[in-house]
Amino acid sequence: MTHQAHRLPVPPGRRRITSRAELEQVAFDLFDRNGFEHTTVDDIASAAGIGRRTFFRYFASKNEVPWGDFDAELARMRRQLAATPPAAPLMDAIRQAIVDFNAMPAEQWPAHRRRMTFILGVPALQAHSTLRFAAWRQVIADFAAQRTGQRPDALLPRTIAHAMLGVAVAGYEQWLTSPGDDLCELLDSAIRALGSAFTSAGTSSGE
Amino acid sequence: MTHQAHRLPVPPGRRRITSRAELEQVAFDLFDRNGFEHTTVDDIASAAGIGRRTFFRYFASKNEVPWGDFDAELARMRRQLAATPPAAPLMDAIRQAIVDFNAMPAEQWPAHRRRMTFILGVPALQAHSTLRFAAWRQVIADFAAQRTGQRPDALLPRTIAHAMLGVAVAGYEQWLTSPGDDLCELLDSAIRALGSAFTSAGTSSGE
DNA sequence: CTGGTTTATGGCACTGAGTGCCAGTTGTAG
DNA sequence: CTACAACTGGCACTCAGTGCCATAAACCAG
Repeated sequence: MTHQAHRLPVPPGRRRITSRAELEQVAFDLFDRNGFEHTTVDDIASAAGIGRRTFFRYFASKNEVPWGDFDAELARMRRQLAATPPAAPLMDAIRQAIVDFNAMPAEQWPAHRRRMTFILGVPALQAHSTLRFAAWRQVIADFAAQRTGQRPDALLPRTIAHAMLGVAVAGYEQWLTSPGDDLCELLDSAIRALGSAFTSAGTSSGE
Repeated sequence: MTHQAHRLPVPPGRRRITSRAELEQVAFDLFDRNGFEHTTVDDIASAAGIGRRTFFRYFASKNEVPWGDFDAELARMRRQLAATPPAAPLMDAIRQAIVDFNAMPAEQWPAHRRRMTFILGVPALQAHSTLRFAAWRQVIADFAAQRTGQRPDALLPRTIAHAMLGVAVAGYEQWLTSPGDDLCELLDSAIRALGSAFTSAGTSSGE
């Protein structure tokens, strides 16, 4: 008669022994200490007290570790774009969504910085990021397609998505090397600067 | 008395048994037949009649095979940018350089298309391309830096480089899926369309 | 021709990521 | 207790990439 708290189906089968977040913590500690490349999956599994084989049931690859729940983040960005007033100019809407998407409480900055330092700094992860960023681009492309009445795989939506990803990465790279700067301001000014570069004459500064 | 043709230093030591270009041919045939991922380095080495170990003296990794002499190509793009009249607006100069850089005789199109289909289509190569494209971006960033009087790692040059790479890749993706289109026209209109997207109002088409 | 030097070759053994298979474990429901 | 479902992790395997090193093929000087 334990009155089974409603909305807790309690699935059958053995419980998971750990979580992605927990493994990420263990792994990040090792990455910080020994570097990403000199940390083997065996090291992570041992430190977490699980089998090597089990690690690959939590992460499809070692490269996936720093990505957290990226899919959920993308869903958030998609919602932000969907909530954009239809009257706003396309690029303004995208810029605002990107800036909002990367806003977060100040106490999360160090952890986020560490995560992105790995993703954009370690060559193996930098390479792998391309595959993850494809989903990011798809979010932008879908929005641009809907706004321009084209298919998401048409040239314009695809181009805007690729370009905006590039600008965002540029902003992040700048953020990672300048501890004082605000990420959102960097992203905002990077996008605006690109727009200015297209209209301003030759040697003018974009800032 | 063979009159040793001048300008042929004749280096000492054993001659190379093959060349990158020759290995590339052998490898591409296997890739076409079995797919990139199902072709092992052993397969390539055997087909080329060399040892597996020797393969890695010609290519640092299997992922490098489709890239040909990319460094030489980049040097060419750098020269094209350097030869740009200083009066030309920055983005016009970059656009023109990118278009010129990707121009080639029609008989080279099929081979180039095949090469790029691998690089941008196979996930492992797509990921690896990020590392190669960093050098491409550096060429653009250096030019943008010189034109705007900023350092190459400043926000604006970096942003322009990242964005232009994105646009170029978008143009290539479009080209690979539409056999009839002209690559240079796609690249040109992609860059122009991005510029228009920044200035035109909301839902306007960029075409 | 011979020995010394230089460079390329490729075999061997090793690390490390990722995978298929499968027996064993831990939970549920009846 | 039985049936079932899901997670665990060991074992063996493939494949990319690397260090080491003996050998082969070129050159040059004597």
